[in-house]
Amino acid sequence: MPFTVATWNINSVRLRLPLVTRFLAEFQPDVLCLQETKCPDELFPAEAFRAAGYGNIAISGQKGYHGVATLSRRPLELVEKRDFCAKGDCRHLSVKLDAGGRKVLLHNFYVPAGGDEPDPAINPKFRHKLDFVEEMRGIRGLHDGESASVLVGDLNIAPLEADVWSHKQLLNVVSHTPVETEGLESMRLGGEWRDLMREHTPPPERIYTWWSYRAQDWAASDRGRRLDHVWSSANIAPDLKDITVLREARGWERPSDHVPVIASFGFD
DNA sequence: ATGGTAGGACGCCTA
Repeated sequence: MPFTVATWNINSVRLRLPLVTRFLAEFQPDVLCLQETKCPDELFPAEAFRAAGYGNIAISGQKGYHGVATLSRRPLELVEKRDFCAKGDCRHLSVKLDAGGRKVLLHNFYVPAGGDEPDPAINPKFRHKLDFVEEMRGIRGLHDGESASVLVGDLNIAPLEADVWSHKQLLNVVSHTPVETEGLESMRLGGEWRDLMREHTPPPERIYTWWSYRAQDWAASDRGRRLDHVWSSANIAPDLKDITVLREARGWERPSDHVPVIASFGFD
């Protein structure tokens, strides 16, 4: 029985509710992890998702900024909403669910973007981003015989050269600076996480999940970055059957600047 | 080399 997990930075769940319900109807993932919901919990459009078949919902939202939500067709159990850097930001939640006989601990992350100036000494937002990734080291790809871990979300870092349109031109641009890319890769390897998008599509093939709103023609210039990620513990990585980056969603009406990534697992 | 757009809330901060 297949198990599919999607992740999508939606940039306002209320404004883009029609896009989310369209996505759920067309692709029917078992679970969808949203980031940047920008919605307090009491205003979250849970009823619309329940009507679409996604009645199992965990949310961590706040007014105006950030916010994550995990929607599921299968029952889920909230494990934790962790307050990284003790700022009170809603940037993480984890749930446990049954994925066709396997137990999965699923983390949903929204890592700080980090501002424009890539110097932690003068830019507190960049300092916060580096501190956040450092604290993420506490989240490991735990697994045993019957349970596995999956980590998805907008990590706001494009770690590999093939994750950006121009490695050279972005080396000093926040999201692709060496201190960030090395920090994220070190955290991933230290936590024994596997980068499933890159196991499915190795470099040098380019993968982008985000294109700036500021481009005149995002598709023609195609100056994208891979900011959204799907990681897993080692014991479920061999069960990955497919990963799809839904590039077409960037061209939908009033789109998010990020597109969904859908991972499919099969347990034989 | 620079500035370009979008969302939330209605100033201007964040991305």
